[in-house]
Amino acid sequence: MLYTVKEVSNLSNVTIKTLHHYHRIGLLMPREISEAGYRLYGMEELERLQHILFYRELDFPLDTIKELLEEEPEKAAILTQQEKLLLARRQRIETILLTLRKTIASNKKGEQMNSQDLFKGFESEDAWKEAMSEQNQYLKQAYNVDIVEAAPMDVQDMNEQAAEAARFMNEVAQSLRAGLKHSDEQMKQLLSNHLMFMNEHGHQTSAADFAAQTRFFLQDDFHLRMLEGQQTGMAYYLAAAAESLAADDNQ
Amino acid sequence: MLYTVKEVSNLSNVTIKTLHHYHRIGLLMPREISEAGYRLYGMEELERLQHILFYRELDFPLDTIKELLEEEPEKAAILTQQEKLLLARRQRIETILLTLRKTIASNKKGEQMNSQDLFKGFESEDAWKEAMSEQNQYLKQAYNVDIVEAAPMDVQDMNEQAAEAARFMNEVAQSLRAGLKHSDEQMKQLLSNHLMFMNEHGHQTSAADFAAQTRFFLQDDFHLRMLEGQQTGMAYYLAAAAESLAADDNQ
DNA sequence: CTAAAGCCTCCCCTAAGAGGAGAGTCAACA
DNA sequence: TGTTGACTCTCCTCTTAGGGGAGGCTTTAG
Repeated sequence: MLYTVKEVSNLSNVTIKTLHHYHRIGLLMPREISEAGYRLYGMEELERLQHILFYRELDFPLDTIKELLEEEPEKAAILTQQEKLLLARRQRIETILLTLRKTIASNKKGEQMNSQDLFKGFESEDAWKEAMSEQNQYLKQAYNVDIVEAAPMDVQDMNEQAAEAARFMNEVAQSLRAGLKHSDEQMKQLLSNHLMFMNEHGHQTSAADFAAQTRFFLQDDFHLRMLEGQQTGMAYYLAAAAESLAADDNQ
Repeated sequence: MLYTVKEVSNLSNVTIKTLHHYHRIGLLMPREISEAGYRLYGMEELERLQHILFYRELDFPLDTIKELLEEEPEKAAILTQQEKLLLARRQRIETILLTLRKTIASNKKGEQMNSQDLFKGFESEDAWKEAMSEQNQYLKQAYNVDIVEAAPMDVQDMNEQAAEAARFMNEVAQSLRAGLKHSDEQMKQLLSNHLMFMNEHGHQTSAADFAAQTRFFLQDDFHLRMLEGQQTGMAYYLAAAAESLAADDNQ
């Protein structure tokens, strides 16, 4: 089944002009050109168009989109990357919304907001992305974990400690999603194992130390964002679990 | 206090070029021009800039923004309008995210999605906004509820206390998603308000009591499930926040 | 066989800045 | 006091992602 420009346009809410444009710049080539010179698109092209639109939604320039699609022919990889980016965008909106509400509130009270808070959430997104990746650098160094990759995980080329940390984080996230209580025996087991591992690898850490550390994560932007980026609420869940373990340990 | 272009730029993450541009088209005039021709901005201009940025975030063309700000000098009205629009935008992202996940899933299974579903969520936003507002008209009429506010909640048939609780929970969830720290001033404010409300309605509750109560939620299946059902991680976040408030209160 | 609807190319236009040249200004330090 | 480095100004051209529309084929439906 082949689609004409009008049909594609109706399906995708993209104008015909845009299709022309994408053709001209080589971003989306028609499957076939009819005798009369009509552009005809197939399913594959529709899929590619979808990918393009995901990126466009995130305000990527078209030539960047082209490169991205070219250098990563794996559909699955593109999609999970886009999911991450969309989540980041949602986060941005969330933050802006918060600023807006704060503005409404202080406006109502007739107060002045300070000039910094007025613009929270508007940092340019690339700066954000960079901050995100810098942060990852830092964490990779500090923790030896690359968190961006947390989801599918390239286990084999991580070293043992990094792999353990990543697996640990993953399991914590999973437990939270599964609704496991923070004080559940299984969680305690999980934390204990992690502690044991750390102790065996040159990081002397008691349950109390670990609890303190996780409490610190709640205050620290880098760590908080990293944990919450993997799973919303995870930082708090982890802190609660660690505290519960430390309390047990104590008596 | 007056700010130079550089200072405004740093505060707001807007380039100097953009400030020049906004000056030229009369969207944001400097409060004052120095002898040497330097642009100087005051607090009022910063606020106006904030409003502009909210609209810009929503991809409004600059001349439209100008008109909007001109014809509605009431700050409060502008802000609540913008809140609605941002909520709509969040919804759009949510929908696109859903489409994306669906694509990932069917991709994994090696299935083809139908060509319609491929593009759900990409309808042009104005059409979207219109649809949204029509729908709202309808709902407002039929149900006497303005649905754009707070997704779940039939406010009118809840009593006051239930409504307060629901709103409170909603805001907590929102803050968690926004990455607000559990010990942030805003969170404390939120909890304090909630406590005040409870105290005014016959539930004597101190900050410490509340902390204990939220800690109990973590152990109790019913409450845990209810909270986690609304937003993963929320129970733990709330407990951390309550504890932080109680600690504050104590000293 | 004719009209309406669809398609093509080609050309010019626009919005929201970015980049950079050339020149004046400000603060701080020697 | 002079100088240097960071800021600022205006003016000009350039870019991106299309939109509008003219002029001219093609396809479909009656």
